Amino acid sequence: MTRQRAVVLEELSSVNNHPRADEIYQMVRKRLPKISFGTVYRNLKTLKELGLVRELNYGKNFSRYEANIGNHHHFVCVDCGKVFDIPEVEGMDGDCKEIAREAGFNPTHYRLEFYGSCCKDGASDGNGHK
Amino acid sequence: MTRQRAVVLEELSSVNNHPRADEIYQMVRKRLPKISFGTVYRNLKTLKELGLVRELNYGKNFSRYEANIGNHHHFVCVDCGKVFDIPEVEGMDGDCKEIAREAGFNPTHYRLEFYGSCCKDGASDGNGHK
DNA sequence: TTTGCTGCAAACAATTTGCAAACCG
DNA sequence: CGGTTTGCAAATTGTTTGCAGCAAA
Repeated sequence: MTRQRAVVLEELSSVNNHPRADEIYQMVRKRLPKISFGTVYRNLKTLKELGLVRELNYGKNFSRYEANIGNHHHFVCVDCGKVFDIPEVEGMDGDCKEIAREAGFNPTHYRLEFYGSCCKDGASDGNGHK
Repeated sequence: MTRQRAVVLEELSSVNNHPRADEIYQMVRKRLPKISFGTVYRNLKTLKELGLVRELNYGKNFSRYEANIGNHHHFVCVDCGKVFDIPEVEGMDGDCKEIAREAGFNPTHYRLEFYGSCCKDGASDGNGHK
């Protein structure tokens, strides 16, 4: 765990959104001005393999990252692209995996993602998730 | 609906896997040898907007495509990258969306994806999903 | 004729990689 | 020292785009 790697993890852990690699790079650069893009990418990959960071992908040509703190789902705004956490419901894990098992698969994990708008009136509940 | 667009859709509809753009390009080229990559991408995008094709993305730096035939889930093999369909369970749609609504979101749709291995012994059910 | 679509090639954006120097144990 | 990681820049990959010619309404 080098200084660079630690700072990448610290910065990613300190935010509650789901930044892209270049946003992480900008955050980390405030503390380590000489860090390079390659190092950020390499460390995100390493941290991912260590299970400390999760990579998210939603059809765009870039990934988002989050520091992995337990199971939860995501709501993706199809208008602004923002990603929000949704707490995992008790028993969901087993229920979902059962669906896969019935189809003959034995999953190690699953992802549940919701799509909709958090921006437009009528498309959202207006709870102000902006 | 041009000839090229029709062939892209036909070829994609004719397979039960989830090919990448370059694989679709190869398939289409057997029937339209002069078609270009750009045209394939443009038509995939158009067909997607028409709701006839769905784009899938699983953390890799490329997309997979499927001809959209009703709701279903996916099982992604973390070893070989293959994607398999899993039929949607009755009532799952409402149950899942309810989770999001309780968190204050109003989703239009959702995605349920499973991850595991279809290749390795012990990690799979051995049903031969290769 | 007007509008949209094609093939081609160049452009792009996100990510990965090769390498020599720096670092760590 | 020996192996790992870094910064840098160049390379790679998947995808998009500009443009002139074509096709179809």
